Amino acid sequence: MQRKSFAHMECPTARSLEVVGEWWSLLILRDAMRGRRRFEEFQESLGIARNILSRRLKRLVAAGLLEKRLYAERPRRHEYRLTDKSRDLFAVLTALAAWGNRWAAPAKGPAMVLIDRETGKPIEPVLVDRSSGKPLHRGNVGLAPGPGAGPETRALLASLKPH
Amino acid sequence: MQRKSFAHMECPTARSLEVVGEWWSLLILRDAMRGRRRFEEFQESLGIARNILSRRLKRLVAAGLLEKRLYAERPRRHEYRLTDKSRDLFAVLTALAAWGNRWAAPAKGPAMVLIDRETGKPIEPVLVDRSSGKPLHRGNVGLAPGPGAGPETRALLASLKPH
DNA sequence: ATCTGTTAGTTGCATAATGCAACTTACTGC
DNA sequence: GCAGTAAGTTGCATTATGCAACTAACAGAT
Repeated sequence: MQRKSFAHMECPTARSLEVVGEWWSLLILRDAMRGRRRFEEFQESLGIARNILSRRLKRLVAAGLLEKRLYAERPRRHEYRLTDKSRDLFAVLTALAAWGNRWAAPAKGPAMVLIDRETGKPIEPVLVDRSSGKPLHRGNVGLAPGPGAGPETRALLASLKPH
Repeated sequence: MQRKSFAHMECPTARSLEVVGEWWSLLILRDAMRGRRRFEEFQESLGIARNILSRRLKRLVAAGLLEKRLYAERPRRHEYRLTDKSRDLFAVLTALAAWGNRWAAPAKGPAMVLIDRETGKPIEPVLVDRSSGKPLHRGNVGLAPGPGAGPETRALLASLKPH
């Protein structure tokens, strides 16, 4: 049987994971964020099997997360570049890295730390609301039905009790 | 062959994905964030196969992301609760949901929108540095070797040119 | 005491998904 | 003509995932 798809779900988290939730996909995008572009670069850097890399790149291109472009005519050479859509995943990847450093670092401590490029000082990413600047946490963020909410989603959201 | 593990990698993103990057894992945690606790609740809500749910819950418990506890002696009933470690994934899940609404929403628009619980108004999550409040983006965030950096990581970080 | 229902799984079997290594194609440079 | 590089593809083996049916342990009704 095929792996179950999340595409039909209305939840935005599920819909995101449908595209970037496969094994390797986010790591490929992380590599792309670090400036990697070519097939062989990704392959060496990740140690991913070539056929899987090939498949993932195709999916990511199809999903609009990478753009495949020819950068040399003879010999034909391709590269994969970030799009606005994938660049916008920066917050997700950074939050994930920060979490990893807090909770999944090796015994000796984190191998890489996030720093401010200008000051060189370590940074601590926090999620806030853009307009109010309020830090977001489980207690103050809620979910409401949006324009595309079906009856099922409405029922779900209505049933969610505050924790 | 076994699926390749990310556990030996030093990159914090890879180490995070090792724990939460499997198919379904983040959705289970999202459900837990919404207050779900019991096996049957997760199963119904997600439509996940029961054997897979069983395996995922075990892994998440082993990784310290869920705590299994007995909440009724006769009949014996268990529940799975968030831990500090998994509660701290809130920023990741919220950033992912926000991204999904921006880039992967259904044609009619997002089915669920994030709101401020107190004001009821929609929120727009942004990642900032805690102390400076500066918004973080690809241009101003860098990586530096941390205390646990091996020679390979040092070499990698040294080779990263600014984009 | 038996029947029905609930909760939390486990087991068996079929079909994807992943990994590895070797092969291919299209070039360049020596 | 031969080695080398970039970007894949193919074949085959092993996992992972999905589905449905089954189990265990109990509760409440008949």
